[in-house]
Amino acid sequence: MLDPKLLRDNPDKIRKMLEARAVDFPLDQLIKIDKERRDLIIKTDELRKKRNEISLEVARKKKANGDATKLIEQMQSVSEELSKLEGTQIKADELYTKLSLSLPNLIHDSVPIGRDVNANKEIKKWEKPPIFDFKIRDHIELTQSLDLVDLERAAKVAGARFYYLKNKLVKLNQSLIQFSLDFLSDKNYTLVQTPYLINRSSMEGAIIAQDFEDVIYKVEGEDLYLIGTSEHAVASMHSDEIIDGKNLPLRYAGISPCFRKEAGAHGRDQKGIFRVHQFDKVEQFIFSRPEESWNEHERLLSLVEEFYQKIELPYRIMLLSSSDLGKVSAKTYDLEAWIAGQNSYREIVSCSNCLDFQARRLKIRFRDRTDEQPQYLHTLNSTLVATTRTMVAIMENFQTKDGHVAVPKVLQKYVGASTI
RNA sequence: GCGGGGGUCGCCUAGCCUGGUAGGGCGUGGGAUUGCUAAUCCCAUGUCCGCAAGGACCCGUGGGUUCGAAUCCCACUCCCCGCGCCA
Repeated sequence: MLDPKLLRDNPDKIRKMLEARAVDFPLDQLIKIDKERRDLIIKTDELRKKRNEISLEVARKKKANGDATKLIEQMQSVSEELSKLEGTQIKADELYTKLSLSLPNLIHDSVPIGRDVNANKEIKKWEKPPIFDFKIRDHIELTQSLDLVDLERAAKVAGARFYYLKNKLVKLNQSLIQFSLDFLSDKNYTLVQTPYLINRSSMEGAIIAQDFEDVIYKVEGEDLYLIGTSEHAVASMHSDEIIDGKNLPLRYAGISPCFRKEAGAHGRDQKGIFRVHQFDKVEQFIFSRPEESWNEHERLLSLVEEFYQKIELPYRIMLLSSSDLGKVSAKTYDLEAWIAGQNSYREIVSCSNCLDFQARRLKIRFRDRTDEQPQYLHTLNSTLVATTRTMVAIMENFQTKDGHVAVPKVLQKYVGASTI
């Protein structure tokens, strides 16, 4: 949600953002309904004022044992008129809320403007892709020959894009989680394992409603949705709260499985475990002072880089362009790891500054003194590790001539082995 | 799941029975007084509309009754206590 003042004072800024994102949005309708809504507030407020005044007089008359019949008649007609106006006001409010909740976030000046992913900008590269002196296998072949994943039975039991992890891959999965948690504890993050199902209003605080159908699983007959990432659950953790400024920034390491429908991804990454309906993830989530959020954003990225350097995966950092940017984010870096079997870099981390967009939806504010006006804080999120994709990268880049996989040094103590 | 108790403007609390301007304390900020500190006193401290003056709203949420609801009625929700069921 954007600051409603922008609608009145600087709608062109919003118009430019919509254009850059190539999003079709009825901005003029929103501006009109905002005006109507405020006019109705003024009118109903006046009627309420009148009602309050008469009500006071009734009370006074009654106390003095006087006759208040005429006043009460007056009240009746005022109340009647008011309830009519309130009806139209509620309708205007509903439309206003619906529209303003589907308006995407502003875009930071440093974000490249572009029509598609080709406008994304490479910021840096770390390490060269490995060179192999043998014919390499992709992770699908590796997981089959080493008996690490069972896709057929998962399809039978749950459907396409599900999987059974087996043997040492289970341990590698756990090792990534364990290593991430240790890594972030050392940086003084608060570890938090979240609910995996959350209600609609919490979900709406973190994502835009029209995206629900595409990405979110709903529990039938309940107001519950499976989280697509712990970001959703951590963001709403502090909803409707005023946070003491001296506690900021709040840095959380969220851990949870993630559930995603992946609708509209038919044909892409069809095989293997690169794109799946369920995976484990350790997520960084920051509640920050507005003036600190851009520093926090860079800090998130630097921790991500440190992490992937430790597990020795070659990667590059991309700055997403306006059309590829998520609707709630003002600026996003992706870390793309080298995937040897595909001979390309693929996204495994996404690192975003959402400014006050989520905070407004979730009513998360802060202040330094209790006599001070609370103000919205900024929220940021970044993957630390999404286990399935990182395991794909490890398997394909660390494979050996004899068809096995070397375990990255920092993970060996967790896996309890140096090869798989 | 059943029975009982509860949710009040950052925190604590009064008001609810008997409907008629939501009061007090703490904390925080500012001011007054005082040689300093302490104590005391005064003001401010929820949201929205409005350039402002001002006004409206706010007692877990949503309905209802009423001229008028924190207060009465209904539903839902969350917390606490007891019972039941249970990995």
